[in-house]
Amino acid sequence: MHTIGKLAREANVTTDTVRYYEKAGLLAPTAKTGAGYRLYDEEALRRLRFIKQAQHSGFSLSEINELLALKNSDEACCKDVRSVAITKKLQLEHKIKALQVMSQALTELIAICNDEARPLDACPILAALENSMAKQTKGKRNAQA
Amino acid sequence: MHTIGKLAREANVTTDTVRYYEKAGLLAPTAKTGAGYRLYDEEALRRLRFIKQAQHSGFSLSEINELLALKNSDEACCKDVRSVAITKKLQLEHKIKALQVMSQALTELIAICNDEARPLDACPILAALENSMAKQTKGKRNAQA
DNA sequence: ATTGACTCTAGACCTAACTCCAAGGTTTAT
DNA sequence: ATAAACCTTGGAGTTAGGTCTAGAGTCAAT
Repeated sequence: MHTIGKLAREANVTTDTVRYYEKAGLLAPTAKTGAGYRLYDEEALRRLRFIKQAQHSGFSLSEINELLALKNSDEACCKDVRSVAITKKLQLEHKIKALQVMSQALTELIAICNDEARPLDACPILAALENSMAKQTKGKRNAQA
Repeated sequence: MHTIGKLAREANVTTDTVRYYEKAGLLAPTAKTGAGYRLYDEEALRRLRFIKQAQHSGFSLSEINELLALKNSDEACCKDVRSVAITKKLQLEHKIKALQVMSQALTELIAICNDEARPLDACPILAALENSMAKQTKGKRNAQA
């Protein structure tokens, strides 16, 4: 069993963050000592790392909560888990595509612009930037948030 | 020339957001009327759309500012623009990879879990979730923020 | 038995990116 | 010429995700 400090160190976060996650309902201590010290097992550490990982991939804490909640639910069945997974995957795909368009645009620009001495007004990157990006926005004109 | 309201409508944001971007140095009005009304041209609209697009792809406003700033700088030359572009591309690639790992994990899980009636404790998704994700974290144990 | 490292709670504070509000001035339509 | 729909500034409030502080209790080592 780890104390909060050890857990935090192993997951490379602060103890404040761990307590914050607890408040947010993401990570409860496995046990408490008589003095009220939080204690965590390996499962908690894995959970904490999962949270950080998911967060790093663009999930918000409440989305992460959704995923983790399923795990703790006794009523949920495979079907529920599966449909959340599908929803999340679609969101991911969408985001990935947006990033890829952006990345591809940059790739092209970097390739074009090789003349180190060329002055700014002759830089093809800037001219191309908006055009390249604009492609993606096409057909979304009336999309509502 | 558009007034702020028209500009905002066309880009699907609020007028408050446009003014906020102005404060943040991202989007200055093209002109002002005698009464102090902001006026924007098509270029401003494209810029605003670009901001939203980039933001949607995970760039923060200050990162977007960096990109846009180059455009307005007279000292910058192609070389500078190019190196910012390369930096941004690397950041993008990194983020894309993280999302792809996540997405791939979900794909596998969705495929595995087809039994609608299976109870939760037999759901292979939950068992696999952390393992799949854990792959990505390997070798990063001591990475500092 | 006391020092130093650790933990507790409660609550204030922080940044990013808005969002809302008040109190007024302007433009347009009838 | 007056009401509706717009615009202005300034500043307060909001949400997410922490981060920091104060004041006090606990634990390990000397």
